[in-house]
Amino acid sequence: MEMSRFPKTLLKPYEQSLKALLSLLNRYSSSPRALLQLHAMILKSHLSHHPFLLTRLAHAYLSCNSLSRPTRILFNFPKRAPLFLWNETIKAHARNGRFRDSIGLYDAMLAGGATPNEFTFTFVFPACAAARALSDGRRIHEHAVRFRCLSNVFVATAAVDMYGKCGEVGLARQVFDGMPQRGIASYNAMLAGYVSSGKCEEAISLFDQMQKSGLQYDATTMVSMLQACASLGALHKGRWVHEQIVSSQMEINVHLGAALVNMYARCGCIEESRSVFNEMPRRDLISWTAIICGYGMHGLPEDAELLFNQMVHCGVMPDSITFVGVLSGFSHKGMVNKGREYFKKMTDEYHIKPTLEHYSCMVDMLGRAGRLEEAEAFIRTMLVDPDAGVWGGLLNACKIYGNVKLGERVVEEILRLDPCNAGWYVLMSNIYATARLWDGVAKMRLLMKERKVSKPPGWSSIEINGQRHVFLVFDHSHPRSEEIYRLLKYLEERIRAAGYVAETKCVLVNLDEEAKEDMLCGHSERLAIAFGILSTKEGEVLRVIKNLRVCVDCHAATKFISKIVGREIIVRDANRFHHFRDGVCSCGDFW
DNA sequence: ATAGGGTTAG
Repeated sequence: MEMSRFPKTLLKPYEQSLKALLSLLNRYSSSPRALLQLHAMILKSHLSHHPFLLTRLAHAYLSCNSLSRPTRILFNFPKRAPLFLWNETIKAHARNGRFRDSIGLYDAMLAGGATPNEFTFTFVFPACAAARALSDGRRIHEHAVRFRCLSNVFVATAAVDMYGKCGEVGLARQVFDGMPQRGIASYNAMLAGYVSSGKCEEAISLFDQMQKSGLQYDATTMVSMLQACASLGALHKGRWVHEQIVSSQMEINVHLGAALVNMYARCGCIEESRSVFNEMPRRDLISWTAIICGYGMHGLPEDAELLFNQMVHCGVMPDSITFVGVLSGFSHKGMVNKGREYFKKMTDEYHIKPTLEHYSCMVDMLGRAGRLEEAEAFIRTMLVDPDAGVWGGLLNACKIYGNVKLGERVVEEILRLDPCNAGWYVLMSNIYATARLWDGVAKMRLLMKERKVSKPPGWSSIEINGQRHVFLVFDHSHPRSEEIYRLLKYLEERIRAAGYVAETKCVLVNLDEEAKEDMLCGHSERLAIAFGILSTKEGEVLRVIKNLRVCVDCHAATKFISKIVGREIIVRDANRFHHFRDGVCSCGDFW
């Protein structure tokens, strides 16, 4: 190799001219070993303080992701180091995951009296974004304004991205709106920000604006759009996005493929999700994980397991998230032995350290199978401290099996860890209410009042002709509200005649039975289902999205409704999918 | 003589 002859060449004195050293730097800039030798050579030569040569040397180190030597060169620079070198050092630290150091270098640069330029900000903002360093980001944003750099598209886009990643979509939007011009990347940064903070409707309307502005979209844009549709359960829009991707002849890369698989699965169409997966030109870990999680969500763990084995057979190694998909699938169907088998496989065979999510799945699985002591024992074996989510699985099991005593012990644990989440208070209330312990219900309600936590409003949505309709509990705001309640009343009579009995223990307050039954009828998913029946043709599938878990009574009622009206009703709740058809649910009443 | 934003997916 040429590399081995390198030291000899260097030793020749005539090579030590600036021109020769520069050309050597050029030639060996990607070989860290050669750089070290060149570095030693330069230090011994009469050019040891030559600014340009030092800059090139440091830059060569940086492009090999070597950080400490160039940083030393930077700090020991004869007189003031060039802005270029500061910028490149800031960039290299950010690229190598040293975000705090990157920000520190920026500050050191300012402290040394240098003036940052547009390049500086395009390197330091991503560091703030990755470190989720909002206060640094805000401070540096002010600098960008002061140094008149924010009018630059690159700088402003990086600032939008930074605010978006820090969860400050409002600030991101302010920067976005103040931009003199925007590129595709500017829109993409803003869209990703909206999607990651759950503001998916804003993302969709921004996309419409992007279309109007005449700007083309790219694959990144479409991935964000698909995520937005997945999260909203907006199947119609998701299909439209898919069509745009196809008709614009965009290549379905692994990112788009996984996003499509996920969108169809999360919109209730597991078969379409599967056909996208089957037709993908290339599959990676994330594509496999997407479809495995899809089957898990839909309560089809056997298919998930089959795919898991196919994936391994194809030489793709599963990761932590793949196992979350598999385990949650088993948990949804109460397949305790399989769950245990895969938990063991994960740790022993794949050496993946279980995370809180895996523990939650296992506790949930054991708990819902009625093995409450085992679930608690399992929590005690955990290598990490359980969080509220893990204990929550056990609390939920206490609700299902009416175990007030254990519930009280567990909720104490939970509220110590997560006192602001109203869900736990409600769940414990539910346990008390089921046992008709109204004092307990009152106690939980008082606690909530004292701590000023409020229950997140339950909502359900349904898409009709591409339009999303959202219903809250006892919602009367819909223009067809009257018809909806009339239909519900009618359905109520019909399902009663078919054998439905209201599960009034779902109602958390102490009322007489009739009042409780009325309360159940106003649950948001019933309103959405009724509206769906009113607004679609006979035989059409209804797809409902809910933010909370479906309650026992609505679950029972929906089974009857599916039979009476001859409709397939697919409900996505906070946890999983329920497919109601001809009086039965795919979950087999186990959820 | 040197340098740039959005990597988005499970």
